[in-house]
Amino acid sequence: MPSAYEPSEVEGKWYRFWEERGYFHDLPDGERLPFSVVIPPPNVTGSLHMGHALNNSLQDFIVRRRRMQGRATLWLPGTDHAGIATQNVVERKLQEEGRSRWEMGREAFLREVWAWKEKYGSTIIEQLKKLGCSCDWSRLRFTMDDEYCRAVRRVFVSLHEEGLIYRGYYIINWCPRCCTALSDIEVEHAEVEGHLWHIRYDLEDGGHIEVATTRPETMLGDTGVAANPRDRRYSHLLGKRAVLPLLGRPLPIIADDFVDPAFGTGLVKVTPAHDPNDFEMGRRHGLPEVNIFTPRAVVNEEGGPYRGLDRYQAREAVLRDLQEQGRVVRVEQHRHAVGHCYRCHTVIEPYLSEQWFVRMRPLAEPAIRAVEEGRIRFVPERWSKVYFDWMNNIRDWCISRQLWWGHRIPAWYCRSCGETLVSEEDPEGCPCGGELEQDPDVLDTWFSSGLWPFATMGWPERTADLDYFYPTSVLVTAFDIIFFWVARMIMNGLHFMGDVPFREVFITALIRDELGKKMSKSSGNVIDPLDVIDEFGCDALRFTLGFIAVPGRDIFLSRERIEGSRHFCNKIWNASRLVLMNLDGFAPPEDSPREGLLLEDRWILSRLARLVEEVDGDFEAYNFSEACRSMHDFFWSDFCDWYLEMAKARLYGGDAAAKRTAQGVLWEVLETFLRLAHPVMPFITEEIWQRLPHRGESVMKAEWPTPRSSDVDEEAEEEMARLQELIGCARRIRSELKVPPARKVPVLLLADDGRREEELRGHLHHLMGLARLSRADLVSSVEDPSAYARGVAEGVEVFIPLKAALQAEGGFDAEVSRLRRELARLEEDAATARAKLANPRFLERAPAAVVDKQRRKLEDLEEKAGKLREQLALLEEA
RNA sequence: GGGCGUUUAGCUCAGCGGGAGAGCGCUUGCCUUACAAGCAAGAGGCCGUGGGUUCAAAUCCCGCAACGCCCA
Repeated sequence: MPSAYEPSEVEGKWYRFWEERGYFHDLPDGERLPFSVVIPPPNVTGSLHMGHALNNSLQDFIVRRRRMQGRATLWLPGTDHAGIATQNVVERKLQEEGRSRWEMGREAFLREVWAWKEKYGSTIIEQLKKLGCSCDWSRLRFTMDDEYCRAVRRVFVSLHEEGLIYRGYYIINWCPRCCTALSDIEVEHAEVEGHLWHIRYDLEDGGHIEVATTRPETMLGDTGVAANPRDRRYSHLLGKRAVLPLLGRPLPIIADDFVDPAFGTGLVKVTPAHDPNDFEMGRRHGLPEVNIFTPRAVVNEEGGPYRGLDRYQAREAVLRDLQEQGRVVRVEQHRHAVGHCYRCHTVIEPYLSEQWFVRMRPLAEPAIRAVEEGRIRFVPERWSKVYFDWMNNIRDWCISRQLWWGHRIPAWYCRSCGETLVSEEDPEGCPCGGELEQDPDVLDTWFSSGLWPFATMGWPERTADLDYFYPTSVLVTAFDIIFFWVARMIMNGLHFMGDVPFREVFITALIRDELGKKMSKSSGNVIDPLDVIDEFGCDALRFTLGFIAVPGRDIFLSRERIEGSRHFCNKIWNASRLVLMNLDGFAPPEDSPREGLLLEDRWILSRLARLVEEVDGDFEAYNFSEACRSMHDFFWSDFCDWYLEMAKARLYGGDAAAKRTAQGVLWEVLETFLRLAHPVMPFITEEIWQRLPHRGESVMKAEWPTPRSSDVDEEAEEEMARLQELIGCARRIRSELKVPPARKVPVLLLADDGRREEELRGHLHHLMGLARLSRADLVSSVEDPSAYARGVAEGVEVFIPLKAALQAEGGFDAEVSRLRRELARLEEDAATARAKLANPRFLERAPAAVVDKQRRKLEDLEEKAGKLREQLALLEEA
């Protein structure tokens, strides 16, 4: 067995082992409780980033534990066709080849995308395997599988029949680069420094007015001017008409509550086709809707002389001409929020066009209630507030996209009679006999991913999987898709399945880099999980992610941190090596005997029982950080630093029975720890578990540990704490007097009373071993204390002869200053305790146990301080 | 403008009513037959700020500040 853990040599091997044996696959089983999770489907063109790594590691922690607990477990994997993102990727590739989708046409382009999907679509799946994910790959789904498409159509048709889907001309968010509509939440708002231009419009019958605007170019589409009806300044103008500069179009002056009298001049130009608020106003007042832009945001024929300019050139030209006419009265700096496409970051254009919409209110109400009533629980809880805020202010959802890649809208228009047909099956022709043409648009990707928890299990068929595994147990995702995805799955689940899609939503942290920035390719700060796996090993990555994943807080990731986890893996490896090297002739017993146990055995078993209890509770509460912390501390400090060191005496000693006992405890603690750590660190635990004597095929199929509460042993823990303090005391003297570790020194121990002396008798061999002593003698008095370095522990004094300890001249002074520092520390603590006990209200009101504890603490501190003071006096005399 | 989060050791973060913790970094001494990816010891904190509740506050409540995020 090599002396360093080599992840690359074990990871692939065990993953294949698990997969080949079908461990990831479970069927509905009436004898067992189900546990199911659907993966948040990554984009089919994507590759694994740290966010995926975190999210999927956490799911794997959850799923592996449940499987070990004996649940019939389903972790259903899959990918999302990701309309805009995928189409953009393929279009970019075509562009590089000097081709375009427009010249090749829809059919050919879609063939191209499918080819791309076949080629690269499994990349991220393979990467999830590298991460150790125990998904049931036999159930891999894709949002454009035939069965899935049927589910999408069923939902569209049925919402349409219910009147919840409609089509109409409205102002929507338009990305002029992607050339498609977007929903409101696909627009990202960013504050930008802009200008507010005050522009003079003439009135038809003489005089003029001033309007303020941040987008002067849109005036080409103005069809009115508005003031607030309560604004006296302008009441005399209502009903009159202004004249649009540059184009000469007459503009009625209207009154509308929407206008804020305090903004700008209190008069606004109304551009119904290019501003959502103006659109509403325009509809209220019956104003014409003049669209001045082509889909690429270039001025069209409505813009007269400005035709052919893009929106920014048009702004320059319009301002220049207005200035020439002396119409730009004033320019102010003005900060305002501008919408950007969440896929390509192009500035969004509010754009009037005919689109399909979902009426959300009726779907939202049951979904709000499901969370209110606790049928779905958000973890951490505060995310439910984010959910409620959005759901309570929900607006209709624009679902049509002017793309080719996606679920084509199942609506057909008759060329003869103009009738619209919406149908699950492709219709043969219009009942009127006319020729049908299918709507060219596709559905928003989120429309289809919103069906994920049940469409992946075979809906609308009534399948055994749906019966057994739906609703799923928990959804693990990041907060940024609560609106996009989580909310919509809840609405769809309730509407189409009659039940929630999942019982809990665990919202994970967002990963940031060392500087706190969101990791992104453009800022070049990404840590690639696959690089990390190659360099440090998969388990090191997973442990790090678990360790830093505190619920409800963004997390920072650095290579140093992952390196620390690799060290932990190596520690586990080497401790196991020590155990394995000393397990000769040992076979695991049927039960766990509790005979012939020494203090250290009782202690480590007690600590183990507590660990199991804690870790299980932390898993239950999704508190993986705490679980990892506990496992780390237990293994490194308790098991390696203390237990293994103490067990060596029996392993290397000649007493066969004693060795047998130590082997039993070593095996039990290590084997239990491996099972406990397996969900987080699947590979190293399997590798070691297989080398260890074991029963069963795989640690993955072994039983999840349950705490043996009878092992909790307060007495052993207290006695062990005293022994640890004593060893620490002796080590501190050695270290501060600069005694080299190789030099063994003798020690005298002076116990406070017979009972403590008796206890110490059993500790001597550990003290000698762990503090590197040549001998340790219990004495009833010390003749010349000034010849010793002196330390105090609970109930015992430690004397190390100065002549044995000191090697240099300055050693004596070192001892004096060591004592002074020690004494100062004790006195400080004693003062705190004394102050508390001097407070009558503390004695009166604090629980007796707390008061008592303070008393004992003070006594202990005073006693220790007294001894040190005495020693200091002796040394200073000498 | 509304809401949420964060503020603890040099750095990154736990702890969230009764003795200030970890990892990394730093100092000192060590290849002590599992591990130098290691061992032992140490230095280093008015727990952002001002009030309040309490016998007791890093921890609970209110205000303020700085930073970050979401929504409009």
